[in-house]
Amino acid sequence: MNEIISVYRSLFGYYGPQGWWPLQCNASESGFDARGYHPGSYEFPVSRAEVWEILCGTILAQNTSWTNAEKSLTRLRMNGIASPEHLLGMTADGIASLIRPSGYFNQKSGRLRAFAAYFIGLGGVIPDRGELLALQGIGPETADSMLLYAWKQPHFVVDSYTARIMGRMGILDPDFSAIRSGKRYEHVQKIITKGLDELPAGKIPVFQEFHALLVRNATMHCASRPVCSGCPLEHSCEKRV
DNA sequence: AACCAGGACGTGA
DNA sequence: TCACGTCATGGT
Repeated sequence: MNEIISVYRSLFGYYGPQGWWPLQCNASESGFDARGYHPGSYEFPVSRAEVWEILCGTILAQNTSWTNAEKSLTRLRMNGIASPEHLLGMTADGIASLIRPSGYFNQKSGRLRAFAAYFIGLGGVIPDRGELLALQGIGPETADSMLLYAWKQPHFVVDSYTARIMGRMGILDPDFSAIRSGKRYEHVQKIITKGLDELPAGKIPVFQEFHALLVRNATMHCASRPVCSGCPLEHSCEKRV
């Protein structure tokens, strides 16, 4: 058992399944968490609306707390313009006024509207990574989030939390400020993907859970100011801070 | 009152 | 390639 898998097992054993990506359009149905999580269920998204909600969420959540991204999603839904077709019918300014809570609303509104047109044009076909990266406002993390959680493709999502946790543990280069620059993102992604490859289970659920678990642990313990006491990774961590 | 949050992009060196 | 500034709201 390699180090990557060891981290995964520790986190999963401690926190359990996270139920990503949360879908608020299902939040009120039985069997779902009040905020749209569905721990232990990996069949989602099923409908086109669910796929679109995730895609929308990945853009809105960029460098923003999920609670703020959720507020924008709710406002879009409550105003009946959550679908890509409805968004296309709006002006960028009209969209911007509704997605204010998730920040960068002037950037995100235009990019979201353009992405709605792109999504409609796809006609249900799953795009490849390079195609997504060519779009305005979609970088490596957002592209991989879309592919992994909306389209169930085996792309591991690397984020600043991943780099922070692995960096402090001594598994990765602790320089996590430049994870997205150059080829470092793909480098880290490759290391983790290769590590998880030894697992017997299917890739998709593991990729989905691992990223969600890293976010969870970064929130509860491995924050910018770490709270190492009680951290499920405490015993195997070098605690480089 | 700074600091951080489920980033991406443009710019100058 | 890189380091840095910009975009912006909301919670602690």
